Parts: sequence; C-alpha cells; structure tokens
Amino acid sequence: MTVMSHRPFSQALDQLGAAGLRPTRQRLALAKLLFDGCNRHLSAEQLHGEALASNIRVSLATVYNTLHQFTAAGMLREIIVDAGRSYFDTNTSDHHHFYYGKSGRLEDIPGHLVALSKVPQAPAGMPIRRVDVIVRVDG
Amino acid sequence: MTVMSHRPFSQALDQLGAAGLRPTRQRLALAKLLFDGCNRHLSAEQLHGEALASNIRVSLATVYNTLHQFTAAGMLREIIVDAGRSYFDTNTSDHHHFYYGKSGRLEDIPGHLVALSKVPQAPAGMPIRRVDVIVRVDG
DNA sequence: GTGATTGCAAATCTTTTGCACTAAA
DNA sequence: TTTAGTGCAAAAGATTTGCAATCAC
Repeated sequence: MTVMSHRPFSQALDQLGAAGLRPTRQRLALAKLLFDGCNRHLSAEQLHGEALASNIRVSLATVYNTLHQFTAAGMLREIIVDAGRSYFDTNTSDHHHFYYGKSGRLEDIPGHLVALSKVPQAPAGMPIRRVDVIVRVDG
Repeated sequence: MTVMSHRPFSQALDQLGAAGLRPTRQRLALAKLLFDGCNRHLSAEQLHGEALASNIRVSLATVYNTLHQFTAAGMLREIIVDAGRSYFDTNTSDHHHFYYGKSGRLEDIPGHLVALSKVPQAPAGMPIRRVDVIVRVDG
C-alpha cells in the first residue's frame, strides 16, 4: 500500500543544509509553506501569493530562485503541463498526474496505479531521465 | 506493423475546407510546409522561419493563428514538453514522445510501443481527453 | 459588397538578469 | 570580513490582441 506521504518540513531543512543552501528567512518561510502540510502543486506566482498572504516579505524573483534551487536539490519536481507556466510538485516520488485543463489543477496518480511497459530504449546509450504520464481531463 | 504515415497535403486541404477555413495564400503555404513531407514537430517560430526561408510572406501572428486553427480542426496536435514553448505535431494518431532536453528535439514513439494499463478513472464522469507519455532523455 | 483574414505594433504574461544592498557564516 | 542571498526594476522571450488594410467568396 503506497501512502505517498509528503516530505516533512524537518527533512526539508536537512536537505537544505545538505545542498549547501543557507537557511535564510525567505527559504525557511517558503519551505514551511511548501512542506509543512500535504503534497502540493504550485506555480511561482501562487507561492508568492501565499507568502504575501502570510505576511512573509519575499520578492517574486526570490521565489523563482528558491523553487529552482529546491528542485535542483531534489526537494521539488517541476511539472510541465501547460505552455507558459511551470508547476512545482512537493511529491518527488515515482508518480504521475491528472491535469484538469479548465481549472489548471494537478492531481497525483500514485506510480503503482500506472503500468508502463515496453517503453523503447532511447537511442545510443542515452539514459532515460524520467517518464511523465499526463492524463488530461476536461474539468 | 504500424507505419505512422503522415497526413498528405491533399487531405489537409480537405480538412481545411471541412473546418470552414478559407484556403488563403498563407494557410495553403503553411499547410504545404507542414503536411507535404514526413511528420514534423515544429514551434511557431520555426515554422515562421521556414516560411520566410521559402519566400512566403507571412507574419508570426498569422503563423500562431494558423497553428491554433489547424489544431482545433484536428490537423495538428499541440505538444507541451517545455515551459515557455509549444510544439505542434503533424502526427495526430495515437502515439507518444521522446524529448531530448538538451537539443529540444521531439521524436515520435508509436502508440503500440507503449502499453499503459490501469490508468485510474478521472473523478465524477469527467472524460479523459488524452494521455500524454513523455520519455525525457538527456541528449 | 461583406465578412473573414492578415499584418503590424503594442500589450501581456511568465521567467530571467544585473546589480546594489543585506544577511549568514 | 567575506561570500551567499535578496530585492528591485529592467530585460527577455513567447504568445496574444486591437485595429486598419486586404482578400476570398
């Protein structure tokens, strides 16, 4: 039974240190918003909005920097479902997504619920970095 | 043995008419570039570049309009693999993609080479519009 | 003619960048 | 200190929009 539990905030702090990222006020606050609840799918703009709503002073540029740094550190995964907007997923385990085009909402599909077989080899020893399955729904 | 043959230009013309789109000089020229050879994956900018290189006078805005009209008419499929750039695929049959992140190249994977099973139902009678499988390769 | 289509330039939107200022070690 | 991190405003890149001119029917 896969539980898809979210990454706890404390673990995020550890990874922050392990990645050589200083625990600044902004990064701590954003990590708390991202990792202190359930798994989330957020755009930079959304996270920035939440930060402002929580009285966290942080610039949009820093939100972008932070999202990319967290992604590089393996704490987030960038999800591309929409031309012209990136989403970041706090769930970095093996899984896929429903995408509700009308509302722009993303929903996790546990990896074990999608069986992919027979994916052909990429040519000439190029390793497959990731396989994304996006189930597009109208809602 | 699936052949994945491309849409012939003549068929494109028929669909153009069926979609109620007037066969203007620009649409005919772009359709020729798109459908008169093998299957292709192109961005708006690339198609515009090809048009100019072929001495076809057409504005970038019209290229965007045309790509979207052709997509709405079912003659193209929009492929989203990269935040901030759309690709259009002349192959509208059931298939998936390799995406070479470094070069930005897309490559078809015939639908029968990927077996997807157990995709869960979308909630509450929302029909699945499409399932995209993107195999991300480093090259 | 009449309505669809086009081109152009401006506007929009997301994301990135340059750089002076601030904060962590 | 010394180096990393931040904010701001400007820049960049892709796409869209408004509108007058043009074309297909």
